[in-house]
Amino acid sequence: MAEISKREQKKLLAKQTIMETAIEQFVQRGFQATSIADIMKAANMGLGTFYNYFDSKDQLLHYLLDNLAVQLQQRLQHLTAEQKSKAEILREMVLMTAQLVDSNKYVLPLFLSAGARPEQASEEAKGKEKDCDLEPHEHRGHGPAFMAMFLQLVQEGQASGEFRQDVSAEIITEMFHSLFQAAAFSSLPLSFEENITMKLRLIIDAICTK
Amino acid sequence: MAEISKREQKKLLAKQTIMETAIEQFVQRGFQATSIADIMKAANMGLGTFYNYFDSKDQLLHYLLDNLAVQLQQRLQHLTAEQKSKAEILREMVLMTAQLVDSNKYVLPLFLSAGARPEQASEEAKGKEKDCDLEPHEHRGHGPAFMAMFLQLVQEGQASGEFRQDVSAEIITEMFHSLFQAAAFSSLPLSFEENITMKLRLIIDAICTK
Amino acid sequence: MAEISKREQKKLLAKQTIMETAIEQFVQRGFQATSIADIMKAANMGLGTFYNYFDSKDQLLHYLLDNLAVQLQQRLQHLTAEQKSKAEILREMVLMTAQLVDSNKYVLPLFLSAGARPEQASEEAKGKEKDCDLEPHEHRGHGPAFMAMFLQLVQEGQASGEFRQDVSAEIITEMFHSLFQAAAFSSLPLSFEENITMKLRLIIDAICTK
Amino acid sequence: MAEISKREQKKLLAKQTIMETAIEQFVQRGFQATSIADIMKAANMGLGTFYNYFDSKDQLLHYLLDNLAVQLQQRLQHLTAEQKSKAEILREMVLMTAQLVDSNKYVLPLFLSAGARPEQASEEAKGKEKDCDLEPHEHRGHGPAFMAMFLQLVQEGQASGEFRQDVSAEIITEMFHSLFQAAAFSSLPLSFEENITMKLRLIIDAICTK
DNA sequence: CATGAATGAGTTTTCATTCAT
DNA sequence: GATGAATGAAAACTCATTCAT
Repeated sequence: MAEISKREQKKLLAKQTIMETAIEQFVQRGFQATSIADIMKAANMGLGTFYNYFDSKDQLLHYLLDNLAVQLQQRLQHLTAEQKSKAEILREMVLMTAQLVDSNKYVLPLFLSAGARPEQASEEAKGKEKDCDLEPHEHRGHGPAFMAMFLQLVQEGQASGEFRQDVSAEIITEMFHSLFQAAAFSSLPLSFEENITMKLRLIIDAICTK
Repeated sequence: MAEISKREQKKLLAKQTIMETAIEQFVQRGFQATSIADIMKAANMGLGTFYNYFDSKDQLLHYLLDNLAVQLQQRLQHLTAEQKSKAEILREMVLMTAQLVDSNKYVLPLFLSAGARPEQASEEAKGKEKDCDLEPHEHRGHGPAFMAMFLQLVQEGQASGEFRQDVSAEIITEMFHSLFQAAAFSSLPLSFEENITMKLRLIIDAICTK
Repeated sequence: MAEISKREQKKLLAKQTIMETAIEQFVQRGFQATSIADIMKAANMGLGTFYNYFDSKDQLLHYLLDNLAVQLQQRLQHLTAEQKSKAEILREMVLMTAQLVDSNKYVLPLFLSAGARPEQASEEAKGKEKDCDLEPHEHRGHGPAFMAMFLQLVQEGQASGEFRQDVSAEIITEMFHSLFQAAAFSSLPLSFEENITMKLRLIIDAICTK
Repeated sequence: MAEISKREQKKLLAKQTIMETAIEQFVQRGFQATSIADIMKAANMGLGTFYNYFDSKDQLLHYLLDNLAVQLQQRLQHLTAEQKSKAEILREMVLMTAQLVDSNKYVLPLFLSAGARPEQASEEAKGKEKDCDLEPHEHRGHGPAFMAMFLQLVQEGQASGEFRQDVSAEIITEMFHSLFQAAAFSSLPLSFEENITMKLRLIIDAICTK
């Protein structure tokens, strides 16, 4: 059993190494510009080894995205257990999400496109489907997964009268959504935390009934 | 002179055709997925002709971006000529910008990354420079160009007391910036205009001193 | 016009060069073992140039096969114009076909499989379709094209009483078909012509009513 | 001893399983398209296990061929023991061989090439040796092994005056050889047995001195 | 012996860019 | 200036084989 465990351990380590190295490379070079060879070279592993763990670069990306979503959801569970106002929970969730997105900038294209308008999808179907935004697999739906958590919080806040109700919960949720982009791409000399915190203040000011 | 003028005209027409066809193709297939052959075939022109007008695919992209910025700036001139509150001008500018971004979604990657944190740029220089975010030419600074207009408006609004001053103009400006992403990627069944309008209301509510 | 013609000429030459070099390489190394790089290196041309003329290695193969079929059919036309017995025409057709197959041994796999039993096809559909025998394209039907010519000759011979009628024309035709394989793979120290000639004598003896 | 015997038994079983599974896969997907992983997965065995029993994929193929030859030879022994005419024995041998070839279509490339002209072999030596026709090991000579049996029968028939002598035994033997290909690839709606039987009749008619 | 993760050479294919016409 | 054939670097992916466990 120890032997099996050791092998399994090594396998897990390898997969972990690939994932981490991939993230590093994606952040450094961007997703498109990172080749699998780049990743595996940086990881000091054989090229073919990649395919022992992932089917393709895209599958890896979505695997990473799924991981992020799971991390967020777990943190959400912790937060909701505590006794806090919705505004407070939202604030913390947004900060955490922004942190994750910030340290995984490479997910943004997918993250953003996940909710892309459908009419575009059909047009794209005519062309070649090489771009990471338009694969036929189940790429869609990561963004929504992220957003669902925020949407629920906003709706609960509206129901309890904590948030204004003359703007739909979806719109407010999308406001938060759009913050993540700012988290990743601000060019201001502020620390990322400060940056988000200030924008958050604006939005929360705007939606809290007082 | 008439002859030369005709020639010039033809040249301009060719360049214009390439640009428009390129935009169509970028919108349909995405930037990466669109090859120069795709563009020139769609434009019914010879492949090599492309290089009589543009140095590279990347240069074309940035040229298109510059065009957008110019269009915006022209419209801004019109607006500022009229007698309106800063909030009103901002509202219209944002709507226009969002429209442009919406109908040129392919620029988003560049648009967003234009303001990317500087430390990233240096790291990227080490890697290969295939990605649209990291060209070697002098393309940096489109986002800033866009943003400068908004920043000035916000600053003027703050100076006149129309906008709150406890949040930096840069932060507020970035809030607008982040709206454009939402403009392009919302999945709500609202029209694009309604969508932006509602978010705009939230932000303007939040920054207007009343 | 001269200019265009020169270009066209060069294009044709290039295509011809690729085809001939490919045949050489297929004969030398076998179809599967010949990579496109092999071909283009042997042809002293750039690798990418191949794809200016053919979509894939398979398409090339079928293009070559089609060429063979056309050559044969042309020769058949000549023969049937002359006044000869069916047996005589068959003899010459077989000899010519065998020569073609002999000097293009690489076509045999396709040539043979073209008439493969259908039930196998369905089974293969389950697996991966990498083999040249089992592509989804229109690969099937080359053999039949070849065979149709012989079948008709045999049927005409049977109708005129020149050939025995107690064996179906299809069976007799397949007998000829199977000769081509022998043409390509005999290990006897006979010249290829003698070899075929003798076998032909056997079969024709067997089918001629005398 | 019982224990060792059990081990030996298990080893044999494993080898047998691999061979049978390999045949199944070769028949289904073709030789080239079948990877060792395919075989061992289908056999529910570890990938590495393959190499405990065979040196390489090629060696396996030739091993399988050898097995076929041995099976044939054994059946020949039975037949020659009985009192039958050479024509009768040949008929049965051909039928059996054709059956084997039919249910092991994957051997055809090797089977056919086994008798390939020698000058080709030397040329091939220059190229890469990936194809199943040109292995570097000592695999040559399967076809001859098969053919030797038939050749002997034909020679005996000629010696006894049962078969015509104005055509060399080798040529006649190759005629039979070529039947096997037809056995495997006929596209007629006849049963395989009928098909072979009819062709056999033609050939035997042609070679029997009345 | 059994196992299967690791490996990397090899293959197909794409595409921005060049350059001769 | 227009053209498009030629090019080759690079990318994704495969798979026979090895070797540590």
